[in-house]
Amino acid sequence: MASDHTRSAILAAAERLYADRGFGDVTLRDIVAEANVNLAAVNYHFGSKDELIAELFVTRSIATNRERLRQLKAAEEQGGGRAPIEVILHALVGPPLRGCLGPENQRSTAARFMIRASIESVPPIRRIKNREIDHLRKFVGAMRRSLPDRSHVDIYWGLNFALAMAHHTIRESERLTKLSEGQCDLDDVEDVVARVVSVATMALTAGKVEAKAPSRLAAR
Amino acid sequence: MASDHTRSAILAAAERLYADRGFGDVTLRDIVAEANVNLAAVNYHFGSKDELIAELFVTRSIATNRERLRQLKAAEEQGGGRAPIEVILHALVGPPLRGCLGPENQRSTAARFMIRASIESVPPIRRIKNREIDHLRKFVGAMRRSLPDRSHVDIYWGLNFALAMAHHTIRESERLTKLSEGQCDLDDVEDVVARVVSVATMALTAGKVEAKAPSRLAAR
DNA sequence: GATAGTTTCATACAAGTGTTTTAATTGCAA
DNA sequence: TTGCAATTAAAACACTTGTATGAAACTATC
Repeated sequence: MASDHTRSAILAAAERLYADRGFGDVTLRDIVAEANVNLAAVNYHFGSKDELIAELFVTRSIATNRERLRQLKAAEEQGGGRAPIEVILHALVGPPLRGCLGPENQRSTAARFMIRASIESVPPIRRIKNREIDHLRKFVGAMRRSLPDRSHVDIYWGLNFALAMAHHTIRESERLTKLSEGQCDLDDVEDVVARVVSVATMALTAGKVEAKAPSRLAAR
Repeated sequence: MASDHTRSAILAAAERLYADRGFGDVTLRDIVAEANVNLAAVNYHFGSKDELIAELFVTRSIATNRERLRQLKAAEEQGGGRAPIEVILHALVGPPLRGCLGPENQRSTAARFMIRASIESVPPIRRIKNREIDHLRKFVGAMRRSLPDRSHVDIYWGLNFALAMAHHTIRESERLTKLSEGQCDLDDVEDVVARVVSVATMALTAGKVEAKAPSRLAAR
């Protein structure tokens, strides 16, 4: 039992520092200074620096995934076991986008931390992301039920592209803002979500991709 | 003048090691051992470790961008100053995809290096990527000429999504293969390119996105 | 073949890292 | 209070890192 106070002080300080300065240049000494605890406390409570980072990331990513599944389940129940593809995609990309974007000055520490995590990709986090496949399979299942005529391969590609657009937009939001000179409003999260869902839906429902027929545009 | 041999031996060794083991756990000592040169040679020839990494990345990324622009220019000239959007997108995403994907066992060191660079994102490389905006503006220009009726914002989003799909597919190719249990053939690069171009084209040409009309799917 | 400029080498440096150790302290139960 | 476990604390440990130094070896020019 005991205080537990030290433990959460470390978590909070670490999240804040990582969010602000990235994983690259935040040391354990920075963290314990910010948290006003002793250096050894990190290893005592978490075992190692990597496990501390992992715990931070897991906590946030579990929250996102839980919300995703909640929305997915609700949608499928409402549709009698089969949800519209837009709604499925919405459940897939909405939570992470909502968790990371939005007006910069009102972004939570957690949000900024997750943005960092998606930009920098440090080993303990990569390891966790690799275990996310089971979670994605649930969406594959729902998408198959929603689009029974679509080939499995097309489904996988559609899922891949949906995640691509969401994650890339999070990770490169700054660049898109700069490129568009502020014309793309990344603070309007629901608009971003709608755009991603709309394109991903098209990708999944448009007339069959010209299969493997070697595109006449091919290279050269 | 002089030999120049040491310099290129370092470049080659570094590229190989970074490609194989990532930036995280390759030290200068690993590199000089692999290259059979003295430790001090790196600082002598490149100034610092970061500048070595930067030179590696710049070399490869200039090659990609040059090829992109070559294709873009050719397409616009052929079309009298206005190229079809598919061809523009093809010039945008084709070179990086071709440079990174393809049968794993015949991937060049350069290709594997670029994959690493897109996965790990180390400071010197991030700095270079941030200067890529001018390059992208050339594509924005071509896209505007190709789709004069499309709003600038839609163009930016289309470009963003095209890059998103290409880069994410490179970066997460392993995961997609695993998720699809090998059914998505990432070795067939031209098929991948065609898929990305096809979806990006739809994103840019489909009936106007329901603007900012708050989607009825909006979360809650 | 001496000389000036370049390149290589062995080695030292200085700083920073996560982790361990060992002892002191605290908090709680008997 | 006493005893015992959980927690905190200070310090040192053990390494690794990139970089700097200064002498040696080489190379080409005159």
